[in-house]
Amino acid sequence: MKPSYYITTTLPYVNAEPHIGTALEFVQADVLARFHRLRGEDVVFNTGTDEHGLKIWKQAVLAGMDPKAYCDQFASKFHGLKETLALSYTHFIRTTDPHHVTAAQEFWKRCDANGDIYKARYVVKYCVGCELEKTESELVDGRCPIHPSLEIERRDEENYFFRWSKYQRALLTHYDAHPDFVMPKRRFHEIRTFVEDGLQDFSISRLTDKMPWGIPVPGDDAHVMYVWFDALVNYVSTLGWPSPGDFERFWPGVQIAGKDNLRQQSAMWQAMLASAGLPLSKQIFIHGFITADGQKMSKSLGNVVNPYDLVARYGTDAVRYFLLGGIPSSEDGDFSTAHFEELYTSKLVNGTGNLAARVTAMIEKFAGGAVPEMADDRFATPQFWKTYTDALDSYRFDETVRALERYVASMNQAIDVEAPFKKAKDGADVGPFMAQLAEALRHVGIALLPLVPATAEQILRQLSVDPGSVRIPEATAWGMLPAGHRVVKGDILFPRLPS
RNA sequence: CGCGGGAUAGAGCAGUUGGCAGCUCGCCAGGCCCAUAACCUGGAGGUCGCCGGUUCGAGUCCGGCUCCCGCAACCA
Repeated sequence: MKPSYYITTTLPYVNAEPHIGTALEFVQADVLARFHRLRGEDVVFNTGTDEHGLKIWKQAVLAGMDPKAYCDQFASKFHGLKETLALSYTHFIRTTDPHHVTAAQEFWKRCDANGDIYKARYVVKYCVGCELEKTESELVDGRCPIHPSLEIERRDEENYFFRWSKYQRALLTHYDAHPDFVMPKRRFHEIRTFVEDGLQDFSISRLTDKMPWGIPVPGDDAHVMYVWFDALVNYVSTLGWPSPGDFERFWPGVQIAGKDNLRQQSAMWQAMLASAGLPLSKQIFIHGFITADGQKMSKSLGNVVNPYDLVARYGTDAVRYFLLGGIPSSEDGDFSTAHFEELYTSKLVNGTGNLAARVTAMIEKFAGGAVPEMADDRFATPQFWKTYTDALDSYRFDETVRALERYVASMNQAIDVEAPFKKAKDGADVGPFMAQLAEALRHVGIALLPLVPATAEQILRQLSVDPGSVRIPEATAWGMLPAGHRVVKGDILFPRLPS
């Protein structure tokens, strides 16, 4: 049986337009999914939408819509990213899916059976003007910023709580036994310190008569689950849990999440798994945020970067390339049109795109459009693959891209040193060098497959290589391109931007 | 003493275990003419936020300080 690999994104809350940060997480996950498929693994790649909770319910009521119907319009918006960003996810779960609902209830029952759920009084701060609960962080000087003339009321209600505190020791033990549990390292230290400082049980239900849009708590119709509890369960419900099958085959899996999700994913969810008697996640990768022109993206500033707009303007692969190579993979990064266009022109138009045209054109001109007899590797190709693979295995997508850029640069350099266009005029044999270039371009094409799949396939087809037949590591050996393979100069890969 | 991040060439950034300060863009000067006016070579440009310490040697380690930015758990 093939090895299995499971990667999942967090589920974006459906009540928002997809923005470039969502796209970053999706693309990073997609690269891993594609890379592991190339390695011959059976891959489950999960994403979806988180659809319960107060905000959705409130907005649906305002729009005079049924909450589910309201979610439907948004869910399709996120689903549309699949084509726009060339995502290869295999599972798209919505937390309103019937199976997820029953799975979340089963999960609750297991935690309850383990003695980890109890009822307690829960004090909320409530703004009568908004008719909404408010958190401390939403208040300004203890007052609702929207209704500053009204006093915030304190309201008591009975809620269910999850015994998070009970798992402090278990979490720390697990962290210590798995020093790569959370990547990068500094996030791991951050969560470890947080757990070490002590955990407070958290509320996991809401009163149905105040907010009915949630999964009913098993055996108590007066409550629905707090959206966090329900949403986290998606990582296993999507695999069919509690049925064994795919769950046993693919869980535990790799999770990818933003820095705002560090606690929920690597401490809350892990304690929940332990409580339900399930294995903890395999690894969690935390990425940063993308700012726009140096500022945090927000609706009020009007600087939200929409991935659909970017793709419409620059193309899918250009956007993917920027997300992977244009910003630090695990730190905050900045988006600006100038930065994006600089990268596009210097690396895609002048770099990879031009190189592919250069090499294929030369082989047509100087080698009759066919690969000559193969010659030795002059590009340190094995070292390139090692850097490339190590970088991907440690979620350094930016380093992966840089390795590729260096490889491309070394090819341009070699062309200049070798000057085959001169030698050909002098009647010298440039065949061996043409073979080296064709072969090196094949490696570029393969390495691009997980990153910018459409471009990669175009390059490989120009070399008459079937992209579907590529397997790693077999295909990374030097000299796999057979002599006589037809080479055709194709269309321009990346058109120059209008100046 | 709430948690975390940042401060490196004009701009944007890399610098893994301490060992001659790098990359991209831009600028200047050459080369080449196969390629998407692309490519290659060389050059100018930095007291690596400030102060002190460890060391033969610190952007990198330790202590202190200044400034900027996120987050602060029941914001989904």
